[in-house]
Amino acid sequence: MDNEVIFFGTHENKVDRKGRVSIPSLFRQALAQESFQGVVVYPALHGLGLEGCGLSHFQWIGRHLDKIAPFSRQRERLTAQIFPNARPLQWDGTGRVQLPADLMKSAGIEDQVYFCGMYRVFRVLSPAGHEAFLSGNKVEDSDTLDSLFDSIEGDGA
Amino acid sequence: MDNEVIFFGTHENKVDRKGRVSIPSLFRQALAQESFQGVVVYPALHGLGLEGCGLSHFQWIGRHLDKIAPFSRQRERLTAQIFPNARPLQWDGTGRVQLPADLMKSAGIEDQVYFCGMYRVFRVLSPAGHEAFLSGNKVEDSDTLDSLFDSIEGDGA
DNA sequence: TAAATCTCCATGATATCCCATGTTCTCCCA
DNA sequence: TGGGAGAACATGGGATATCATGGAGATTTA
Repeated sequence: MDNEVIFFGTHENKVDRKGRVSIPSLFRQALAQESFQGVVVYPALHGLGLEGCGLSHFQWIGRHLDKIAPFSRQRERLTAQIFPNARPLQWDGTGRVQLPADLMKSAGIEDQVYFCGMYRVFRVLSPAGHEAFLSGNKVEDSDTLDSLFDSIEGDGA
Repeated sequence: MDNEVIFFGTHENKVDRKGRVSIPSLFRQALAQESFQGVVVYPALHGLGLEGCGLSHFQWIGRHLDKIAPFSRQRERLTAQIFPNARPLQWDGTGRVQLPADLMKSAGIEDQVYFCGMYRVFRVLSPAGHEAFLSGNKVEDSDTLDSLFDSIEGDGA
């Protein structure tokens, strides 16, 4: 699979007074072969800023929900966590999207954002959120780091 | 499947004195390729406001009922919960539907509604209902959130 | 005939498109 | 290796289209 979507790097961009932001060119390239030329953005579940991904990855999340009984309370709660605050944002000819005001507010974003590539998704953070994100995920001692990496299974083959 | 119907976001709209509401443009776009240009609306099963979806998803709900024995009490009760109060509402040239008075009354809707995208369906709520919806689905600690997600099976691949 | 419904048009707010600019990066050739 | 031309990118602003909403008039229903 060589056309797999992966987000790399950290990119600092400006939000103009209309609420527009350029999606980093690298991210757009990663999403080039998606049918929907844009990103899906939603408040990050672990509480810092926004998270974004391509539509197909978002649909993959949805297919997990499809495994839950249609009218169950559990399904409703999970769905309510994500969808009412998620928005598909199509970029324009210059690669910009319009950030919805409510999402900007919930993430404390004003005129500057950091895009952090996070494999299949990316974070959209205010400068303060970016700081907190970095320190919150910092691993102090190398033993903890080792145990984190040990939790990943090998290929087995 | 890239043209799958998914409802995103929360949209606040007004109900005019004739009982007309604009279906949010995003929702209409999601339903663009459906043969019936409108929505099916019925009282939400978990008791808050109304729920709506495209006709094809409503038919999919019906197919779930088909799995239940034809003359069973269970089938009758479930069917009675949904169909007698469900209405297909076709939108007009400006994207508005007429909300039936009885449905409005049952949901406590007067002159303002919130449309909450909920993946394959959406909620239609009064301001008070929206508040209750938010607090009722709020997940306080991230451990609970994790356990909700953990209950979904992974891909296995 | 009265009430309800539908169709059509007008309007303000908002989002989208389009073009212009400066900066950075890349590439090519001396 | 260095420098210059050209492309790609992020960004700004004005023009244009879209959307939600209100109301008038026509059509239907009871």
